[in-house]
Amino acid sequence: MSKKDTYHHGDLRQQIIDEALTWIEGESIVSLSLRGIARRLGVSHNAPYRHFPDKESLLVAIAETGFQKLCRALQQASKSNLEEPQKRLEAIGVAYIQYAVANSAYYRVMFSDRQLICGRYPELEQISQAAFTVLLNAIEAGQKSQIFIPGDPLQLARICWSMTHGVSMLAIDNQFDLSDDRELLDLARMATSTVSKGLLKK
Amino acid sequence: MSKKDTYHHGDLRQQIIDEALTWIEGESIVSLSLRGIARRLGVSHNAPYRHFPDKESLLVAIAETGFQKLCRALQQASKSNLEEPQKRLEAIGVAYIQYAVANSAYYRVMFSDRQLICGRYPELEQISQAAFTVLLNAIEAGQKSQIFIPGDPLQLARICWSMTHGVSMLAIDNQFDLSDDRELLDLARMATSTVSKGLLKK
DNA sequence: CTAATAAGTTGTCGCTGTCAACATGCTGAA
DNA sequence: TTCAGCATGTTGACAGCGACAACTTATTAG
Repeated sequence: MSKKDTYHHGDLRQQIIDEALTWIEGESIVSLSLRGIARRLGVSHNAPYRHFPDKESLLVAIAETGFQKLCRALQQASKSNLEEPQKRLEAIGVAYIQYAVANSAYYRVMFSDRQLICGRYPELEQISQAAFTVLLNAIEAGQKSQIFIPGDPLQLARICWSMTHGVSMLAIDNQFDLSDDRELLDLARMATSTVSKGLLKK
Repeated sequence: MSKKDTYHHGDLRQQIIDEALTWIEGESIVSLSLRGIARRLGVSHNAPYRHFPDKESLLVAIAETGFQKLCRALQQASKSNLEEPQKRLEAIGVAYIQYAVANSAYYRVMFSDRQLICGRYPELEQISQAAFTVLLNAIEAGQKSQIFIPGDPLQLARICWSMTHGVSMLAIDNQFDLSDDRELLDLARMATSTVSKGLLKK
């Protein structure tokens, strides 16, 4: 719809982001190029630089949005089963995996070159920390209810995060030969319940 | 197969691989370049093409070796506690994570662009499948001993793999703020035991 | 000894990210 | 209304990259 009918574009910034996500979904993140995006959008090869200082900044912007959306999804899931910590934790885990799979381009950007980005983008760290905190809170609630095993809740949350991240990444990379979404949902449920069961007292 | 003979340079092929791993460890996998490797090794920019048809082939060769080494590490761990399926499974999990962290450059290559490589390198798929089979066998043994819950062992193995992969990747990317290797070992042990506990019957 | 061949080099191409300089159109203050 | 300033888009350039072709050199087989 909004190709460039005028010299000034209007929402080129958002279109660049959308096109990047489409690219990553269809091709790959390594083949993503600013010039390619510009070409697809019918603008000059340097137009993106009016909206992002460099390629990395575009990816960081995408990652930030991705974490915001993930954070909201987890918070939503975290509201359910407030009185049943185990079910609550499982709901968060399933929501995490479902988000990752349904937004694979976002998720890929969020966790690509994570060790490089480290430290240089405080806002990105803050929002990703916020997402993690949803998980941490659910763990602490379960410990307070004497349902989960005692111990450093941070460590337990890392374990939950590892499971959901592992399932998500391997699923996105097609490492499980799953036929349909139903099978993936089964896996997500089983994975999260396995961890939550392992965290139960006794 | 392997031309280890000293024609001109010595064993340039192996040196390229070693330099690539050093590069990935020190810099990143995205910044890796064949020309950069050649420069570091003091050869012309096209010398690597006498040993690898393209950049991807170098990465595939590294990934293959990485999976072979991982496979051996897992098989070694799998030999322990043959009569105690739970401990055996935990030993495999810990060995997996320790391998990934101790060989982070290998591990990164093994799981970068995994969805792209898909199908085009049968040997790579075969060896990665072999590594997974070690895990699968341990699960099936535990089910046969009536210790693990019944159900599709493939699905249970995927869950174990997801956990170890998640811990490994997040650890490599410095997502846990761990002070020392001791703390990582704690996390690895706790993560694998959480899963194995979740797989126990009753 | 010599010819074939494996291994390394040089040159080139198109692509990329990024910088600098320039062009254009929107907007707010006069 | 006008017009200056600024945000936005364009053109041109440069170095680095992967990859191909053509050439050179060293090693080994016969």
